[in-house]
Amino acid sequence: MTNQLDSFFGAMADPTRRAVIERLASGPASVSELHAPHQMALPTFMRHLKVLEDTGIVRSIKKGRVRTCHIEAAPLIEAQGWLAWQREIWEGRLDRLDALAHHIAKTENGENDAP
Amino acid sequence: MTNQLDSFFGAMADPTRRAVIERLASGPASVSELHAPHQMALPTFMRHLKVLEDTGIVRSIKKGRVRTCHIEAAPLIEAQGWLAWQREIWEGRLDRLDALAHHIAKTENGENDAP
DNA sequence: TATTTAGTTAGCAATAAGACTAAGTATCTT
DNA sequence: AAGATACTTAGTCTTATTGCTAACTAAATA
Repeated sequence: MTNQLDSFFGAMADPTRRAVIERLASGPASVSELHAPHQMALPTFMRHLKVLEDTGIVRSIKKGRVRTCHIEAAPLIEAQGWLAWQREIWEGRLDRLDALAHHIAKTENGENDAP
Repeated sequence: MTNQLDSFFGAMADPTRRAVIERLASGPASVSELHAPHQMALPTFMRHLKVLEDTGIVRSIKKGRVRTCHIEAAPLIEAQGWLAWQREIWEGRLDRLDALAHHIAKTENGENDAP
């Protein structure tokens, strides 16, 4: 994947990884604690964690044999910003979309999905 | 992919698809118009478009031989909401994270990446 | 010191994702 | 009617993702 947003959205596309984020949002946790609610094998789970770390969404610190993970704010904020930006742009155009819809309704014959 | 957010984030993880959203944010466009700035073959591009449509991010109407696409707001709003929600939760905990950071700094010996 | 605990590494199998070419269909345009 | 235009469909290939098991290391604990 190329940039920050690619890897961020890619990371968030998996339910296991989103669940980890949801858990970490309410405070740091060890790998075992994060793994507990998930049925998959630990190594599989670790790989999800690695995806989150590589993307910079999660940071971790190992003390003794325990690795503690926590959220890093920046990537989520960036993604939220991108979405907000898109929304601003298209909401400024909603009037035009509306006009298009009316135009189509009047000219008839429009299809809504693949024929 | 399981739910709405899975498919939304999955869809947004690709730069071509994000570019399409960025283009459509400023107004509807035909398949050819959307395809023009991208180097890939049309069928490949169409598949990206299909991903966006399947996810409900884009809607299209075919009139004659031209298919016109436009953005559907709901999925972006939902994703933005999820991100905002996570952020609210963890921002309410930033004091704790800060405390953790200080604690770690004091107890030393913490590592920051895979050993 | 022996065992358990917590995480790590390595390697494999199945599926999904992304890109291509080639060929087809339905509309315009001339 | 013939040709160009705007998609569509079908089929193949390569790489990435997601899951597994087995075996390993380092740090507690009994």
